[in-house]
Amino acid sequence: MVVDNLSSTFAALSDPTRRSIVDRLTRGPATVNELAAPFSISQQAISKHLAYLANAHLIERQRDGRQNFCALNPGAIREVAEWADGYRRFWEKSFQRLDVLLEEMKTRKQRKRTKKERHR
Amino acid sequence: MVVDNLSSTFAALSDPTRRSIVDRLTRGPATVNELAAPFSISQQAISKHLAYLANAHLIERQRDGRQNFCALNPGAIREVAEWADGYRRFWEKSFQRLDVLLEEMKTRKQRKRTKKERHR
DNA sequence: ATTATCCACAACCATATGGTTGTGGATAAT
DNA sequence: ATTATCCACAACCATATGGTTGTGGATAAT
Repeated sequence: MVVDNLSSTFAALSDPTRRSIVDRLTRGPATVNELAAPFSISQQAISKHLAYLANAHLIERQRDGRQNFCALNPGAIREVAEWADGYRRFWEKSFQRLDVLLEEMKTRKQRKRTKKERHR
Repeated sequence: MVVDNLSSTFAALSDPTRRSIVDRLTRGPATVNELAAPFSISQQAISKHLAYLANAHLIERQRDGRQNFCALNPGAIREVAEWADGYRRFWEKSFQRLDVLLEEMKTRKQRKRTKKERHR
């Protein structure tokens, strides 16, 4: 089990079934059975997925009798958004940046070639 | 190996070593050795991490002689940002939404209790 | 020509993941 | 009181992950 906060969040989101569940929960809370209904896998498998989501704090659970309600915790997704947004400047205004970088690589190579003082 | 695009991206980002490498690459491209230097794990382990990152299109590689340069592909992170941003309205303007949802759950339970026509 | 360096491939290991079936405790319905 | 339903726990399995050591092909340095 991953302990790091962001790591467990990303891990939880790396499965399409779990992302689908997250998406379903944007339409309001649901019981385990309701969440399992659209899928062809077993209820137990869904319970496992929910455990991962809860572990990453992507959902909150509230038991009531036999039923176990799940609700989205958007705060966890917000953290993902904020992490990704930290890289915004790298995709903005330079869609061709990759080419630029490759050029930079070649420049570096040439620098290395002309540099004869390899005295480290 | 995961095939789904977003799934492999999230999986690649679920490891702190790989996120650290991604972060390093914001300061420009680097060789495998340079990327491996800050870590205490083996060069081979880093090569594996780089393979996952490349597989998820988070980095691009450019071989030159013995060296293998890696450069960040911000487009992949942008996709993550866009995915997360789709949930923006769920965390904006209602930090107490979770409480609201739990209330909603209880309401639903009561509705169920008063509903006597269980004729499905 | 010889030696050193960069890097990935292979084989291996322990643990995690994503699924299964079997089961049973609580609770709700009859 | 009996039966049905909701859900999770356990044990199991195949595969993926994150690491290791051993190695060797290319290339660069001497």
